[in-house]
Amino acid sequence: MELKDLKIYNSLSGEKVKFIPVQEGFVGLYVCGPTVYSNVHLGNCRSFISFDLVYRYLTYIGYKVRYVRNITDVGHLVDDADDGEDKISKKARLEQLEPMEIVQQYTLDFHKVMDQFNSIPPNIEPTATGHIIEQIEMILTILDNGFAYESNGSVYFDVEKYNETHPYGELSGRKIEDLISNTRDLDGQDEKRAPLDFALWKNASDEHLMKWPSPWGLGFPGWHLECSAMSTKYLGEEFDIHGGGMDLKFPHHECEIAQGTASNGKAPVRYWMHGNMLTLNGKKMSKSTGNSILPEELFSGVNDFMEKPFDPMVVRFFMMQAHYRSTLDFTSDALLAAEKGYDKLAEAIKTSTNLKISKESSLNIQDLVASFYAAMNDDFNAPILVANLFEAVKFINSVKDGSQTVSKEDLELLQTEMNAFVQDVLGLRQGNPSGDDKLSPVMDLVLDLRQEARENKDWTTSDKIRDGLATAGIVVKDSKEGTSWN
RNA sequence: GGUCCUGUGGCCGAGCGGCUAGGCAAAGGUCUGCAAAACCUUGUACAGCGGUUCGAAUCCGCUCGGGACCUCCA
Repeated sequence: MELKDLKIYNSLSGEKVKFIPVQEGFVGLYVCGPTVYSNVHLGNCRSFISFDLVYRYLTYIGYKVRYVRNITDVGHLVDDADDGEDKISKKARLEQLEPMEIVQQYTLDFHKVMDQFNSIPPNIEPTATGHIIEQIEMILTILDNGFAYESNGSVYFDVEKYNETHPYGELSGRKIEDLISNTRDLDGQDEKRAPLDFALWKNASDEHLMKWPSPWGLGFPGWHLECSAMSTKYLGEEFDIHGGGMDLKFPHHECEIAQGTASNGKAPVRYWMHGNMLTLNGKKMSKSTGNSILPEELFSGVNDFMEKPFDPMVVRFFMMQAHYRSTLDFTSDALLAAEKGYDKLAEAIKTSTNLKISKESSLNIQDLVASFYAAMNDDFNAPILVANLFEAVKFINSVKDGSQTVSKEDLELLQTEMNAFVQDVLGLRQGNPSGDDKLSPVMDLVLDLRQEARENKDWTTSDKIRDGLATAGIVVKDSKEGTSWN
């Protein structure tokens, strides 16, 4: 498949455009990672899973991808009224823990959840605290270039100065005049020359736990700087794709563009990609209103929203049925529907390994397979891919029923590509239900006994076995070729 | 208040000027000891009201919902 066919919606231009990497055959991908001061919630996960899909597809079509996703462990300000105490140190004091203990705890939780979702770890997962020196160096460069100023041990980015030569607000479609007129009066703004200016380095108060020495005294890096410093370090001054949630567009990503441009002289990112939000029962997820659910709660079924527990792969499949730029609503009914669809897909993949071969195919398999690529090449349109995969499901089942035929070569092609798109691209880990080596022989025996009963028309016994297995969660299906179970 | 996105059949969700995805649910049928599964058939949806057009779910305006950002946030 031709790599050049891929189109990506670039948030910067607001258009779907052909993807052309800086260096042919290679892709630099940076995604804003989590702030590890609490458990990742489902909305965070959707965003990371969206970019996992991007990473997987780019890799699948042959790009060598360097995927960088940071861990924000410095913490951000809780609000402007609490004199610079950051989120992580606040929680630490509450729980009587070292800040880095909090970081460790929630980083582990994050990794565990992403693993449950079968999300591939990034190639580099840098931490903000591990790149204080790089951040300080970047601040020095921005100061040298005249786009920042020091004030009482803090350093601020001079937005208006920057705007004289570069369009601040180009990503989020904002005009600097509007921003100025909309800025609220906040505490602690007196150090800044203008309310729009943002911190590159903040002077730390005595109570502040996480702080580092710098040319401006003890302090900590500003909210937006880590991504600029780390993406530059690992992907270069100009790289291909930067991803994140919609809510990061302004000010976070806008500031990244400004910082990168102010220090390197050119815009840091070619393609900006933004994933959309998640809603729960039609309303936005919010911890404060209680309209929120943790991945573990979804998997365990211990929550107030869902009728039953859902497998992480079902949740992932559900997410894949919506485009990453659309909002997605989580409801019990929707998950239930996704679960059935997912089972049907998985079942058909198993069926495909045991089909009767014919001389010719009654369907153009190459076209079908091409439709998988076409869907993904169109700005990673996973829902279309899923729809096309279900066309294949229908075909496979029809071949099984004898109403369609498939040739050896076509079946091999279809199997290879379906497996690749389901497992490698969509990241849907196919479990092996019959892979339990101890259970398989037992099931063979039990089904053998049931078959004997059926042959003797002893329906009482055969149904007893079937119902009993159903209670244990094993579904028995009879067909002409024999009895299967899962 | 400002900036922007969005509203699709019972449910979830693609499409985004003509050729009317897909999944789930529903109804009828085939198969089957019964069931399950599978297959076949059926259902003409695009918030409301105007407008542009030969033609609109798709473009424009207004109204009414939902959401994002403007402050840490995926």
